[in-house]
Amino acid sequence: MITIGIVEDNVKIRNLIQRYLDMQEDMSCRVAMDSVEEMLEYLKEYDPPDVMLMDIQLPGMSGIEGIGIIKKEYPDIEILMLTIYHDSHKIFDSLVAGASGYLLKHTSLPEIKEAIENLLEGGAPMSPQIARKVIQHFKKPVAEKPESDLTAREQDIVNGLVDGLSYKMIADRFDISIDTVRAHIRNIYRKLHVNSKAEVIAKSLRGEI
Amino acid sequence: MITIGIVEDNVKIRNLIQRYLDMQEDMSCRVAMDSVEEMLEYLKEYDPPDVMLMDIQLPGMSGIEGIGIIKKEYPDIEILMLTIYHDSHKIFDSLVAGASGYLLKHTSLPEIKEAIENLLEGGAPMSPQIARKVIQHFKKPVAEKPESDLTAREQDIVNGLVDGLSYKMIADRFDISIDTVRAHIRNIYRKLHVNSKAEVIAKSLRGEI
DNA sequence: TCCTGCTTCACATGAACATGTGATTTGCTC
DNA sequence: GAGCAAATCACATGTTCATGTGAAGCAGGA
Repeated sequence: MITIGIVEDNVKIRNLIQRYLDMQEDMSCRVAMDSVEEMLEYLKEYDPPDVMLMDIQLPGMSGIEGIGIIKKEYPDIEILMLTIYHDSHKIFDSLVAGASGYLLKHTSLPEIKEAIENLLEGGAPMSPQIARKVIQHFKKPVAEKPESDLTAREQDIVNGLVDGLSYKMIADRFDISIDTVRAHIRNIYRKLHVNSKAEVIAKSLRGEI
Repeated sequence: MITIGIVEDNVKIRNLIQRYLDMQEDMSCRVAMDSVEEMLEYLKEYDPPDVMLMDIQLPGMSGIEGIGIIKKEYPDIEILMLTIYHDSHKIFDSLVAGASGYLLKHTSLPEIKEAIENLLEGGAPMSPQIARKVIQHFKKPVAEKPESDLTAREQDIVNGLVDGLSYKMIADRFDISIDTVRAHIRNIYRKLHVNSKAEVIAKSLRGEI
């Protein structure tokens, strides 16, 4: 038997989902609150459910804040977001906070049921638009290719600087003279249009090299 | 009519999938190659398909290398990985290279069909285990909270360093003496256990402050 | 109240860095 | 083979940085 909790402030939606899920043979949905605060009160008294359906826009604490608190206290609860928000920021924040799935509210009741089962089988149910946005987060780095024309040797030197090495240490690492290091650095500064070690390190770590 | 291409070196699997998909009313799967190289040859001559099913382990170029080349030449092709590999590295590399979905090979034929439709509707079909691993990538950053106890002023100084400012410029920015800047930096070094400006910048940009 | 930590400033020394000029060797291109 | 970029090294000068020592005002906690 899968036990389910709901945090959702829209009474209609909440009741609809609760009734539907509780009606299922292998599911029990006894607790449905309209705020994270109330749910936390409930959890102090009773056994935690297996799965928690969570809205984002809620009275008091937001659902995203709620995820962190609930996961910290009850790490075994699988949290499934159920919300109208599909902007990357909220999706990302939810997943970072510890949500294991993210559905949009237009999801049908049987699909929600399926998502809950999927969740407990180790999956991460997401509405297709959400999945696409999650994947786009991975793609971003690809587009950014400033491609500064540093030579391999110059890149070596930059790596040395990023590692916090002094010119002398870099010279030793690559077995060249400190003056050569200086020469390379001069060329690096010219190519990157900077004029201090600090800027080179910053540029490099920001992925601009 | 959805046109589909397949790159898969296992003849049995390739034929099975090709036949099944080509049998569908709204799908056409005419091209199935066993290497990326052959598929690239094909694409030079004929119209690109809407969707490309792609294996990873292939003769010659790997499927992951193939994604990048195909997406660069034919950005409109939606690439759906179909492979036995479920390690985070391969999943991540595939998505970064431009794949829009990732299925494991035990996926049933009807599920593959559904995934292709989902893909063209803007979704990002993933096997549940894959979705979970993708989401775990987002969760990682949560655990890392070093929380060094830098004071607000010290953080200001660090930000100045990250911006590539000299001590004098930092002093001017905050309207304090350069000696005060030095004093703060001394304390910052002590707290962060480093001993050069470069290391502070690196730590800061790595999110370790 | 005393102590601690934060912020502020000062002086001093040696090391590291930025910049300029100049030079040699190697390898690639036209 | 002349020209050019890259990589190597050298010398010189002035600036910036790391580090130590010392000190004063101020706020908050023991």
